[in-house]
This record gives sequence, structure tokens and C-alpha cells, in this order.
Amino acid sequence: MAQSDTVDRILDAAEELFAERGFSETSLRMITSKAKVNLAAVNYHFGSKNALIHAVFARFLTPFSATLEDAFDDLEARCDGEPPTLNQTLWALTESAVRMPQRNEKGISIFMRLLGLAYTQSQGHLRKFLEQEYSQPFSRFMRLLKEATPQLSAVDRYWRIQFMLGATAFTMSSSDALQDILQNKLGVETTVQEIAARLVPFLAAGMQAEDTMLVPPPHKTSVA
Amino acid sequence: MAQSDTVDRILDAAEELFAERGFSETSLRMITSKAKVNLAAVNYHFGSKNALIHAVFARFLTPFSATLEDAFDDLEARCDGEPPTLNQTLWALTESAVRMPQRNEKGISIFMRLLGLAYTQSQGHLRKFLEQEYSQPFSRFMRLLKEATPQLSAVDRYWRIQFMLGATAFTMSSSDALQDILQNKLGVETTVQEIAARLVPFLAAGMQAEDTMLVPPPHKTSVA
DNA sequence: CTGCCGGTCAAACGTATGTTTCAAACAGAC
DNA sequence: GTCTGTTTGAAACATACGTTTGACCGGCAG
Repeated sequence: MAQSDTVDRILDAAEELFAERGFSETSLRMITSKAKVNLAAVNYHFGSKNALIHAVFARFLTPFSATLEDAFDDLEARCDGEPPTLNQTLWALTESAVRMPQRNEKGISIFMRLLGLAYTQSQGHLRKFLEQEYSQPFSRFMRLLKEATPQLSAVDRYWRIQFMLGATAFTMSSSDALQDILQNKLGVETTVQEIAARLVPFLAAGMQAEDTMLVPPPHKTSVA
Repeated sequence: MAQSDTVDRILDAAEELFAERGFSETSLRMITSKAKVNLAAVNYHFGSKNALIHAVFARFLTPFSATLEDAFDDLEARCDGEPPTLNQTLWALTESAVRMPQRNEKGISIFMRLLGLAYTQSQGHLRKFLEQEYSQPFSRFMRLLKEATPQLSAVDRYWRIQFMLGATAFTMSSSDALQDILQNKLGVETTVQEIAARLVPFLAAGMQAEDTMLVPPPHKTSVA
């Protein structure tokens, strides 16, 4: 056991419980009892519950953002001046996520759910933490998206990026429950990789949809 | 004030606070003090906090599901045997939502955010409540989607529906914050109707994307 | 052995929560 | 006015939470 694995045990338990139940709904007592660790250990090692939440994100996000930067470097190098296509950009992102070394078989889906929760639950401190710690790869991704969709107006692109984020965060954030339902109803086993493989074409098609027409025409109410 | 507007004042305050902060993060004391009502009134009129949450949803969802059924009736009548197109189905849904009588100007976006939270926060009781109270219009919408996309496999269709739900719930759920950003960065005013007008084409294009290829081909790692 | 120090532990602290209680205020019927 | 059932009010209840405390343990340098 070398020094002390208490810190990792806490992080593991917290990660899993946060993903299952959300942040506010998970108490330190649940975490410490799942981790088989004394209650005070959290405040001793991390300082506060919020700091623990940040640490859970940092443990995954820091190596991930490095991997992602590499993937983007690779991609831009291969494209040699030409801006990467939308598909290439989206794939670079998902591949980076899937290739991360994972603590266990459901590591990625747990973390996707956490990211979804981070965006969804208002938790101001988390949002601030993520924005100021990981703004660089995020901005770079945004720039790539912009260069890959020059035909879109700024406003259209802005909203469609939100739609993409939403579809991704939402799907991944409820993927456990959804996978349960899907297994029961259709008898299909689905991995995160397969979900991503379905998601990317959906997003790419949405991004490249015909230009938005602001007056919704394809509808004829009451009057035939 | 006629009989008692206490119930409505509580519902108004709860709706707004839940949307802003989530369910667990909103206490009964916040609600009752915003509603200028005694703390005990919630338990007196609703029985429990969970029952209050259900009531908030029911107040919007019950008339909405009726409106939606009418819209679907209309649509199917106009199509006369032929299954409605995907665009028609999506527009029937969004038009129904937008046309609901609204308590105030942000009524719809508040409620969209609530629906997103309902799906995202695990809150088992809420999910059960929604499923068993409003399964009928939901199933009908699913059937219409199925008939409008006969080319999709059941699994593909299932996931793409989840993507649609995600993009919608997520976008609407953070639309207030997003609209603020958008106004500052791009100087554009955007209404819920306009967001919907951008969202529907995005969703329709995603739903009708080329068939999913499960082995992601458009990527060439390391090897040129 | 002594002294120290990072880590663990049980227990307690203060606060906030959802819920309950019971008396007071109110409305309408007789 | 009096009675009756409903609604409000202030206060208390029990519980759960995040955090803090201070005693204790174990290894290691002097």
C-alpha cells in the first residue's frame, strides 16, 4: 500500500456516487463509508466537499485535456494548412475521450455523466473551476468548429454548438438508465464507443443542415 | 382574493426556484418566503415537498398534453392516412409548446429547464410520476417518429431520439444564461420561438443522417 | 528511549432541512 | 351571535448535513 491510498479510495467512491446521484444528493458520509474511510478524511485531505468535487474532475480532466491537445496537434499537422473537416474534429474529440486510460470498464461513461451534471446542475463553483482550468482546449475546439463550418452565420453556429453539447451531455449523462431500458426493450448491449459512433454522424448532419429559415414554413394550421 | 391564492403563489415561486437552482438545492423555506406564505402551508396544501414537485409539473403538463393530443389529431387528420413527415411531427410538438397559455414571458423556457432537470437529476419519484401520468402523449409522439423514419433501425432510431431530447432539454434548460451570453457577444435578441426555429432543422437533419457506420472510418491515425 | 509529525479515529459542533404541532384567525351556514 | 370546518401562524421537532476538534497511533530521526 506504499503511503496512503486513502485519497484515491475517496476519489473513486466520490466519482461513482456523484455520477449516480448528483453532487448535492451525495453526502460525505456516503462517500466515506463506501470508501471505507473515516469521515474526517475528506476535509483533512481535500479541505471541503467542493474541493473534493474539483479534485474528482481534475483527476480525469487534466490528462484528458493533454491528450486532446495532442490529438488536435496531430489533426492539424495531418491537414497541413487546410482546416480539418467537421467530422475529423468531432472524431478527434471522441477518440481522445475513448482512449483515455480508464480505471474500470465503465470509467468513461461515469465521467461523461459527471460532465453532463456539471453543465446541468447550476453549481456555480464547479462551472467557474472548469472554465478557468480548462478554457484552452475548449477554446481550441471552438475554433476548429468555426473553421469547419464557414458557411454558418455566427448566430447559427452558436446555437448549433449548443445543440451538440446538449445532445452529448444529456445522452451521456443518462446513459446508464438509458442503456438499462434499451437492454430490456430491445435486448441490445451498447458500449460508450458505439453510442459515440451513433452520435457523431447525428451531430455532423445537424451542424450541416440547410440554413435556418426563421419563419417556420412547413406547417399549415386550421386553414387547409 | 376569492378563495385562497396561497396554492398558486407557492406553485409560482416553486416553479421559478426549482428551475433556477434544481430540486434538492431549493428549500421549502426559500419557496415560502419568496411566495410570502407560511412555511407550513406547503405541507398543508401539498403534503410533502415531493408532492409539491409533482404539482408543479402537473400544472403545466396536464393542459400541455391535452393540447399536444389535439395537435396530433389535427396533423393526422390533415395527412389522411399517410404518416406525417418528421418535420411536421416536430413542428406540431414545438408549436403546441409555444402556444400554451403562459403565466409570464419566460414561462416556456422555465418549464423546458424543469423538464431537463427532471430527466437529468436522478430523482426517482419524479421520473416514475412523469412516466405513469403522461405516458400516452409520449408514446404517441414516439409512434409518429417511428412512422416518419421507417428507414432507421430500431436501435438507431432509439438513440437518435435520445440525442434530440438531449439537444432540446439542454438548450432550453440553460437558455436564459445562453441568451445573456449571446446578447453580450453578438448583440442579438433571441426568443424561445426563434431558438425552436433553429433547433427543429438541426434535429430533423440529425434524425435523417446517413445510416450509422459502426466502425468509425473517417479517421487515419499516425499512418498517413 | 524521546520527541515529533503525518495520518486516522470517534465524537461533537453548529446549522439547515422537511415535517409536525397546536393555537389563532377566518369564512360561511344556521 | 354561534357553531363548524378550513386555512394560517409561530414555534418546535427530529434528522441529516459539512465541518471541527482533540485524542490517539505508528514510524522514524535524534
